[in-house]
Amino acid sequence: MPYPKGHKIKIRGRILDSAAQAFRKNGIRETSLPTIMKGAGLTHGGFYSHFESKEQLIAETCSNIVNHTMDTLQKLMLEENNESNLETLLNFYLSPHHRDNLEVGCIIPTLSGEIAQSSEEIKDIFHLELERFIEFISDIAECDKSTGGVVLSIMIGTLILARGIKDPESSDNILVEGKKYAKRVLNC
Amino acid sequence: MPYPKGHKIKIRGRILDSAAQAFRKNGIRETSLPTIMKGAGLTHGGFYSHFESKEQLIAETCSNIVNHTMDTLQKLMLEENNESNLETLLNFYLSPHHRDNLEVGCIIPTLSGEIAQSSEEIKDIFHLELERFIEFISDIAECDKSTGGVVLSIMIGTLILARGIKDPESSDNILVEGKKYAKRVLNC
DNA sequence: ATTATCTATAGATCTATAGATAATGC
DNA sequence: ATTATCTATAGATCTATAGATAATGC
Repeated sequence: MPYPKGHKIKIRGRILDSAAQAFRKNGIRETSLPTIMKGAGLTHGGFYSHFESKEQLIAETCSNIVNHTMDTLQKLMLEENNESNLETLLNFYLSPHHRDNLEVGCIIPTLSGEIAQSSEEIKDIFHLELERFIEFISDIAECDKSTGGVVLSIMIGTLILARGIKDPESSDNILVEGKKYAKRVLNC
Repeated sequence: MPYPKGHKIKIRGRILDSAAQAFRKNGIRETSLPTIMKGAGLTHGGFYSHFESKEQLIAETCSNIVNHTMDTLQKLMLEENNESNLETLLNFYLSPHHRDNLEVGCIIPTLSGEIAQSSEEIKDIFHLELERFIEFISDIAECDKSTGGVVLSIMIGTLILARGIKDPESSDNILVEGKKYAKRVLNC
């Protein structure tokens, strides 16, 4: 067996990570395969030995990003601190850091628009991930899925608005207000 | 003077309208100039006698869409009915019709992601339009801009979520819940 | 006669592929 | 010896431009 065991799967992961960053920063269609492969330290010719098409890469990347966001939140909630899980969730999602770093953040505010204009296959995958995310939030907030949806709506809308407002003080204030009303929805 | 007076400015408007629809439906970068010109009943060669570049068209189109959304709302509010202006706003924005027709709806849920990945010029224009829209809402809801921002956040997030959920009943429910909580923010 | 639109095309870039080359374990 | 990556390129499509053609008011 040439090349170390697991070499290929490791490279595949690097391509997925590169795509995940580039998609969120510059958009899915704007990001070319050569750019993605360069981000993984490769040339573009080898792409098709890892993926069938750009479409397949997009589908996998979308799921990965949602998983990664939920993993990050899980880890934060396991850390020793005096916050409730809900506060940890809101403090992470509606933080200046999340607002200012598109490339490592939640997929919904950055790519939902582009996904809504994509193929049915991609939309179906996004739909499932969205439902998983609502359930995840409902668990954390100890509420029904309907209320969890309202909380997520506030999270998404607040982040988009904060990203669109340039004045740092106003933008920070939007994040704080969003947090306040998300808690109010849950009566806490 | 060849061609009727005002002919060119009328054609220019048709190009802008065609772009506005295509951008919201398929994305800004995904929409080519030939497609836009075809939508206006023209061939692509004439584009540059109306606009300096695609960038300039994008900038103008973004402003136009926000203006058009506010015009539509103004007209709806002037109509004879028994709703408050706030109810008219929310009933329009969080309606199944708005959810299902990207190409004629608000620019924020459809294009804010792509705009955040665009040039500084486009981002600056979007920023100004966003502030105008917040002021517009604050006037309607008779609240301060900070609270108006929260209402807009809920509107944006709710629409995005409703568009991502395929089951019609669940999606409708998200719209209803969003409306309810937007009103609760304003204590009415 | 004058202006707007159309045809044709240059140069760049994209996805996808084919075949050559490089990198490893046996 | 075998597998992964690289080089090179085909075919399509994009923005932008140049020059020919069509459409109107005088």
